[in-house]
Amino acid sequence: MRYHRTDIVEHAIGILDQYGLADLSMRRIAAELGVQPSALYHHFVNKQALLAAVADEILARGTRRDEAPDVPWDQRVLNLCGELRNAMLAYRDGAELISTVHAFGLGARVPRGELAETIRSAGFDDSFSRAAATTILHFVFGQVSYEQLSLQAHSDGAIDDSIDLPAGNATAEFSLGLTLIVDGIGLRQPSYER
Amino acid sequence: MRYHRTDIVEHAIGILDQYGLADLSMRRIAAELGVQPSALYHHFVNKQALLAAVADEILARGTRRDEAPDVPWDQRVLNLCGELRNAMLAYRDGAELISTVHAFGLGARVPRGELAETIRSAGFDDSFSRAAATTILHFVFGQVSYEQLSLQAHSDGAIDDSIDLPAGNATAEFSLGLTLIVDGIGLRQPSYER
DNA sequence: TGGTCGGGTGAACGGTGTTCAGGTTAGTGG
DNA sequence: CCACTAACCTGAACACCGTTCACCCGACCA
Repeated sequence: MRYHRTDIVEHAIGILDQYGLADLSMRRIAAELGVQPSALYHHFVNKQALLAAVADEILARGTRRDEAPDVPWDQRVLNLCGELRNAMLAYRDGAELISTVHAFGLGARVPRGELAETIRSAGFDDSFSRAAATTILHFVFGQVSYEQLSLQAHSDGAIDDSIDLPAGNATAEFSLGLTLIVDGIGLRQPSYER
Repeated sequence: MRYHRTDIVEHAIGILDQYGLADLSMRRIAAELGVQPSALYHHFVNKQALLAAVADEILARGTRRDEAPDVPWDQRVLNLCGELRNAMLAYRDGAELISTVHAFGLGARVPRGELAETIRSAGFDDSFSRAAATTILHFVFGQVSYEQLSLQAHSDGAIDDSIDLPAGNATAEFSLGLTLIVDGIGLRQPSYER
């Protein structure tokens, strides 16, 4: 059997979801495909490149492009981030994978541009909009990675669940934190009505 | 020569600062000390534990406990986070190290408690204060890790510096993002005067 | 003088990403 | 139908990694 990039990415996603990011090794992917590890390097220069492709595929599956932009800017930011969060939560270690890839400057499907553009459309200048989008993304990645980590630690029974875990509803806490930032942005808007 | 925990941590910090987190291996620390790798396991059960000790030492060197809390809550949050940022920036890959350790639930010196307490002191309830502190920390870790990464990529000459890097003043951008969150928190405060 | 204990040895186990020279197979043009 | 090219893959090796284990030594204390 001979494989293409897409086959490899698909298998990699399967391994990721079943065994986690730590077990997503080149050797394991190769073994799962019945192929030598070196074969993978004909499709990806790097493990990083492979991971980037996996991250992009996960985001592509979980987010829809061209979501109706005819809602208020703040609502649209909430929508974009909610979608991003859901996409990351859909696969084991998805958040850690996607934020790692993003930190390396690779994954192209993180909606940084859409966020910045949305904020800009509310009347903010370019540089502020980009900075605000960055702030939001850092929060989303951090929060969702942590959320997913606790989720898994909890399901592994590895953690004393009486302590440390916030009240429970992670979605609520995500949306609270995000709202704090969005409100802070809104405050900067001259024409913002409170 | 025989070593103690503190000697090992100190050498580890030296390696970290000179060669980066990726090259901070047990074998390398041992070699640098003229000792077998296995010797390190008499002082730390894990590499994780060693890293946690390193992270705590870096934070201990860069932050002062009992900073005057008699300033307005929002100013104090800014101070705490600024101190945290400086501590992380003081050593190569400091931000990545400290946020990794924190993600593993290990480093005890991250001022999570101080932040939550400060916010609580402004009249917010417990659960909100903890959530807000978490939001802030996720932002700080993400922002400073990114900042330090670009800084180093730039100094390695590895990156096309015409693109992607925001206007320049990372400190300003950090403080902008942080202010957005703090302002958002303030908005929730019934007696907040704008 | 004997015992314990903190610290260290040396070798091994089972992994990891990556490289390289060479082999095979699929598909296309003549 | 045949030849050729390009894509795909092999097998072995390189240089690392964290961790474990049985054993050893030297200082200190009773």
